[in-house]
Amino acid sequence: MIRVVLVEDQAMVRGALASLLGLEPDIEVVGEAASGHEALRVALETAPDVVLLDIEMPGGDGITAGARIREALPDCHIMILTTFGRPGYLRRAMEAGAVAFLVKDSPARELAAAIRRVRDGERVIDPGLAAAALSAGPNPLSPRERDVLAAAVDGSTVGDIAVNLHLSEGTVRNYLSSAIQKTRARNRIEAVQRAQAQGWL
Amino acid sequence: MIRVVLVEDQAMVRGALASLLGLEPDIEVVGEAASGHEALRVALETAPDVVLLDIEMPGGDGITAGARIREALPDCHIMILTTFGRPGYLRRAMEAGAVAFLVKDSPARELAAAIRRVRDGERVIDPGLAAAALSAGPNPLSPRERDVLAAAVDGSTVGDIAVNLHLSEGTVRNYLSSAIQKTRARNRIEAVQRAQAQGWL
DNA sequence: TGGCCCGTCTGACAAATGTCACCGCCAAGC
DNA sequence: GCTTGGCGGTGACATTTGTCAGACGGGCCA
Repeated sequence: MIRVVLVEDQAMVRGALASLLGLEPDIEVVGEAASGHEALRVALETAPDVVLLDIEMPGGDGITAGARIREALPDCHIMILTTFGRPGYLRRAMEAGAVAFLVKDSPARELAAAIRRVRDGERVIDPGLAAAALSAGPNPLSPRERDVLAAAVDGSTVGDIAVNLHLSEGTVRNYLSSAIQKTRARNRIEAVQRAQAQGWL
Repeated sequence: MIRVVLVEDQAMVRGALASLLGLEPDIEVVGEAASGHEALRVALETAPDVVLLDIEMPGGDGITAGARIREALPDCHIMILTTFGRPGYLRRAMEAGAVAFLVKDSPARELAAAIRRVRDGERVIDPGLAAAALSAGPNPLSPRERDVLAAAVDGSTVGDIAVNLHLSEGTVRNYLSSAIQKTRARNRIEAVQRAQAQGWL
């Protein structure tokens, strides 16, 4: 039996995935969690073979949760199952020690197959996504540019961002300007969207 | 047997929901679709008792698809199952003739229960969401304001929007300004976010 | 019929944003 | 040692964005 912990914030999707895996004779869902923090606790309690993690979740994202779990349980395999196949997500997931990266667009039967391949020591990554991640290159934003751009996602003005980050307004404008150029955007809105699409924030 | 058609763009979620409903002895999934257009075709082919529709999908959103299905098959019950419980979505879904509105945050076992209640002629709506939809009031944006704001979501400049909608730049700015005020936002970015959160676009 | 509200549309003006050139500081790398 | 690059900052400038006052027309209703 492959013992699996399921981490996904949407309860109905989590339950549905559990029933999907319940159909497999050699797979057993031994725990469920709805956030990154909860995931670590449940993983420590159950010591599963595999943890299947969503990325976007309130209360700790799946990638950092995966890294923590791997630290505590080195034999546990980390798999990512996410809506968005963003190159930056894939890169960060790999750096965090994940061995599989699946998107929810793929057919349902691939989930069990991927779990078995991971159990056998293989890595499972969508080839097209891997190519995109490699061709896109690493995150070109400097840490500070990333901070400023991340502070701009909710529509804050330059003044707000300057106060929050303890910077001068001119500096904020400079960082935004260079972030706009690095993302090849026309303005900060497009810059935010492109950076998010690449998984750079 | 309650005959159900499942409409959801993410194949893995769709398959998982199918297996979840497959556990129920009195429910049968007789068709699946990945887009609004496909949904209509499958519904006409199978003439189900219930169609379960996601909203955000590439290729025709679930609400308008639901309206079309209801036109063609008046006895078919339209249920909405969506990630985002946005007041505007609920309102539009009700106007389109839906009899249930579920969010994916709710527990998995509620899905089958809701389907049975719909079969029995009941309506199923999250009480908190219904209150939010009523208290939020109707969409305050005029059709043209909505158009312009929708054209601004991708970071287009005023000039681009003006060309696309055959307006003068001043007019576009004016619509954006009034949309900003109606959404109580500080700038167009916030206006877009608030309008989306309310389901006004 | 006249007045009134609402939505649509426009140009003018002020404020915010984006760009550029440039300064000093510090840490890492050759 | 020197260079390079990220970081924080300044000031000036052009462009874009947001606001305002106002024009026009269609319903609505007294």
